[in-house]
Amino acid sequence: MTIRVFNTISRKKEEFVTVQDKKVGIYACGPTVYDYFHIGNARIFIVFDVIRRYLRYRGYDVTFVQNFTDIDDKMINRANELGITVPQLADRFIQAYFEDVQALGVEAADVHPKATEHIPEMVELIVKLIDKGMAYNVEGDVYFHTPAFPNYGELSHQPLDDLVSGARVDVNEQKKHPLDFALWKKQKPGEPAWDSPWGKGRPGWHIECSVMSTKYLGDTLDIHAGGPDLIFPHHENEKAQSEGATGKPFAKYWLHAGYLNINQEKMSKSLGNFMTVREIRKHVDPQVVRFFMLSAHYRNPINYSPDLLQQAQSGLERLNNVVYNLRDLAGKLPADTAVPRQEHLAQLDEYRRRFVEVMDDDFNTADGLAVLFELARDTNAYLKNPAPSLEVVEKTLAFFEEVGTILGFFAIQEDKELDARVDELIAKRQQARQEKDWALADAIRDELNALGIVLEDTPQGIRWRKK
RNA sequence: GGCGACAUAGCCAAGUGGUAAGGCAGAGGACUGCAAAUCCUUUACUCCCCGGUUCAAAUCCGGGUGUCGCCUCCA
Repeated sequence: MTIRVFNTISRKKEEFVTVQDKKVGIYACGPTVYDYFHIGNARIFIVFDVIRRYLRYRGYDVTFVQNFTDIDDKMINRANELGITVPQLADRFIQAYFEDVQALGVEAADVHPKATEHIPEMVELIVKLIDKGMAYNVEGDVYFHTPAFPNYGELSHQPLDDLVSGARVDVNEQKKHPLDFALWKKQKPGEPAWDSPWGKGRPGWHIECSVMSTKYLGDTLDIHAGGPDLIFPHHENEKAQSEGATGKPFAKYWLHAGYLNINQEKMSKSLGNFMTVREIRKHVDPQVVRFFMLSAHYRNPINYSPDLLQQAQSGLERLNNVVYNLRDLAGKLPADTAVPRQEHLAQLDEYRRRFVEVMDDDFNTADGLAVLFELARDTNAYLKNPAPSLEVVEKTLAFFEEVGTILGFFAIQEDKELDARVDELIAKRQQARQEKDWALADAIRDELNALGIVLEDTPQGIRWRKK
């Protein structure tokens, strides 16, 4: 079985073949750390986190690199607004990034390079491009000359001329071509700057990714990922720079997710219609946000609304419930004797096969979740059996946990203090119930409910879970 | 102007040639001291519209309508 991925550059699903056998290098464009990220950004982080985890699950040795852009106009402006330095600003929002992303269940990258820590390599690359006649220096500003790269426009499927005719007015008269873009920007008064052969200045946006990706992953990346609005100009420019310098393909597969919309409109910082994860997670379980993102195919646009999040929450609870139930039973059931169970175990293998099959097809998490819902229904029905098999319970649970490592769900959260308190109250309620003191029993149940604890009576005894 | 995506039940959403997955919400039933959870049944004679190809199309082709996006910083 092979994995198929949709490649932006060919606009087709292609068979996934890595540069080196069983190894995958992924570079994902990360955030500019001048603010909290919004849920549109979160979609990207979550989607590529799952893709990374899935490839690992399928036996690949995955190296995942995601940068932090910690120097650019936005960084400088925001630092000035807040009256702090650019590095201070970066530190603050890098920390916030890790907090928010962890809540969403997104793993840290293997490498999180920062632009400011790779300036010498960027200078080196720019020198190389100038030597090759693909870039030029105009009084301290260095530009990439787009016509010097024949395949320019290949990724965004726009010939250079079309890009020019559709382009909005560019007033920069230093450029030889309207689409030439900055590799190095001359220092303006008061701005952070680094030394270079062209004088003090700072790197342009695109060059950092060309440098940091190839430094950690080699000249040809297996996967270059990012948001759809990066296709042009960011990724087009990265590609031109990198291929212009190395003469080798920059990335085998370009993966871009769909937009996250709000009121049917793209959510973006510049439109001001965004909601930060920082804010949302005050009111909504971030796991729900994650589930919401995975409930549609990653390349389709999805619309955000509180109502949709509510729907997602109900769905996730259903899956969480079955996992809770399995864990509960796994600790209570006696060892199997002669319980027939082969049929159920075979069924489990079939569910696994289907899950892998749909995920292999361009990471169809929506279909993957559908498989889990079907298994959940089957499992719940099976658990009605007065004497379920421990082996079936354990193996089903193991399967949910197995896919949980891919999707980022079903992790165990322990809280011993809470456990003890809840157990105590449950014991009291059981006492009341035996005495048929329904009023007291219900009062205790309400008390637990206020603590966010839901009680469930089962044939195997009382079970509880967090809401 | 150029390029592209999408349009499937009340809502969300898979499905790219073989006769409509899954979830949420709703209704009815079972279970329960009452609940909760769960299970069963039920909700698209049909996939935006009009043509065409085909034995067969939600799926392919042509045309139309609508929504959104990229061509500028943005994930």
